[in-house]
Amino acid sequence: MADSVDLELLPEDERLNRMRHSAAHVLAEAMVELFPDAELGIGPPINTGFYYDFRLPRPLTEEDLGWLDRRMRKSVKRRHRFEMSSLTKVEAEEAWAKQPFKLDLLKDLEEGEVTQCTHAQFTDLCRGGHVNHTGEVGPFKLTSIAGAYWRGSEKNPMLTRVYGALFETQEQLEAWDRQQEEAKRRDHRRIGRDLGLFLLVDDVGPGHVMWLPAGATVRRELQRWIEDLEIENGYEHVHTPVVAKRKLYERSGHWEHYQDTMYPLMEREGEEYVLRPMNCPHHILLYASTQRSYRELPLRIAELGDMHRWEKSGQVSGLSRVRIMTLNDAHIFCAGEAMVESEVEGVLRLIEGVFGTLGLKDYKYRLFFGDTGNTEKYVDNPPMWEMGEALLRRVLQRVEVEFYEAADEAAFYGPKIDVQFMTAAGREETLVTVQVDFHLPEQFELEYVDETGGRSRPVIVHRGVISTLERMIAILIEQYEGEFPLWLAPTQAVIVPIADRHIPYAEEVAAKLREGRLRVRVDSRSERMNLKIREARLRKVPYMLVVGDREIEASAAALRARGGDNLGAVPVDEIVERLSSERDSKALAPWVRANDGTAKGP
RNA sequence: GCCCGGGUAGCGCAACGGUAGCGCAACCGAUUUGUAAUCGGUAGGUUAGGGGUUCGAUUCCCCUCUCGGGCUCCA
Repeated sequence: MADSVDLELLPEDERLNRMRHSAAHVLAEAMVELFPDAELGIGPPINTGFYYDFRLPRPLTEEDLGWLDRRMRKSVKRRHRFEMSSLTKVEAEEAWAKQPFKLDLLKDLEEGEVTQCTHAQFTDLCRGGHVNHTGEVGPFKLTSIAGAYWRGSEKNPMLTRVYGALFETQEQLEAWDRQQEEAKRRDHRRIGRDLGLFLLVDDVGPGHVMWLPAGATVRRELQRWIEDLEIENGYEHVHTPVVAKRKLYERSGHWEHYQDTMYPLMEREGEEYVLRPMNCPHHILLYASTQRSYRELPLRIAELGDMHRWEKSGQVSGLSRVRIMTLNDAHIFCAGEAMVESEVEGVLRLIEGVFGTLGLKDYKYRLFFGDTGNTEKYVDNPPMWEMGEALLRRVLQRVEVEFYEAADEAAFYGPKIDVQFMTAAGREETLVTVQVDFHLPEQFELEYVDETGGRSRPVIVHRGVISTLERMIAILIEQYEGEFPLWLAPTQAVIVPIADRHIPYAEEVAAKLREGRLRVRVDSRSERMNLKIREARLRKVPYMLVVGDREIEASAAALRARGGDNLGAVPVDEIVERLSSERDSKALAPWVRANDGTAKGP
């Protein structure tokens, strides 16, 4: 008998991990009963439960999942003890001779002893971390079947992964279930269709977004706002073509590292052109078009530039992963390390301000550096990497944002800071990146005349603030659940005449609101007021203005806010004033929790 | 790109070897209404596309496209 562990005495995450990992063992036990020849991968705990990877003789079906679930519950009832045992590596290799993935794992283990765990009739190679017996695994639910590469590499075979959710209590499991449903309701693809924001049409192609008037309005408002902010922050806007010759990207190095992600070449009159996958080379050519002095630096060149990336078919999705996108891009040409540092700091502060205004909260910073040994993936220039990395870390600390670090994830030309965002579906997405680039200035032999009259090489800071309009809008839709703050709302007010005879007055009111640059619509259909209000609510229109005899009498409109508050009759002039000021303040709807106060809107 | 599962009217769904229905939306008509659904009528489909099996395919098989969940990758 193994020693018993008092689960109650363990820290919560340790206890949960043991429960989840143990459940994975129980799943494997069931699977081996269903498929005696199943080859076992690994079965770790994850933050909502567990999974186990198998190679199976046939695809798994939903019915199999039901069977596995029942079989697991049977095992749970029997309260089989988890017993650890150890054996030498040589013995293990013999024992697991028919399990290629386990052998693969063994290969990486130290010589000497390895451990395995047995419960019921099932034994798994395992380093441990279980509950005492199968009765303690906790409330779980098998959730999905997926494919996953062995050890996460697409060079390896693909295994069948079974996911399960597992929490300490049944209530937590149910709460998680409800959360999943909630996430589906918030999904930007669903809301985008319901609100008529954008369209993805087969004949236009996957990842090619068609913006309907409502969505185009959100885009335009974001665009105007960010461009104004950039002007305030000393950026200059340019506009460059979406096409360049192949040789431009050969020179930049993108061709070598990036060509699989580009749209195919276009050939005309003996020249090869491509749709640009990024804007940097264009901006660099603008920099290089004239002799630059240190007095001009930092030179901040910005453009909401359209880019084209042939994302692999399986990863195109809604607005969050598209093939043609508009990036809020800028390149800051800097003289010397100190300037790079202060510019990066300025960018981070701009990002914090913008995210604060938008009410974004589920994000964190991540510092990525390269692997200087991997010259295939990264530019070979160790001192550059070290300097950039240290610099970015200093800035993150100075701006006092939380961040974590990850190796081997940088851009090929330099280290970067990413802002990672959690989507409604619980997936992590990169929203923004800030990159320090010593490489492209070399490739393009960029120069400026320094204080001494000599020639120096600038450093480029690549940065985004609101990401691509596509991805940002996907996140905003989910964040607001389609209830955009007034300044972004496609239709800001609907005017509801009670009867047909009130339509002319409704039009007058609409005209006054439009004079105040408000986006309004008169619902002049021959329908009941109740229906019109219902539909305006479903379209998430922030304000409804009901007009009838009484309002005409008072030169007013009965104001109703999206939240449901009936604000009574308000003079039309006052309505214009009220809505305009709400719009100009970019106030968040009260139900969108603001950032924790550290990030004030710019 | 890879694994699995889908694709039936604008949306949500049904039928499953005998050439398709329902609800909502749309359109038309009546109604003129005081804060979340007025009533009636009409129209709408090469069942994603192509091929095969069959007397007959939306249904079974194959290919392509496409969507979803994952994996990998990324803004």
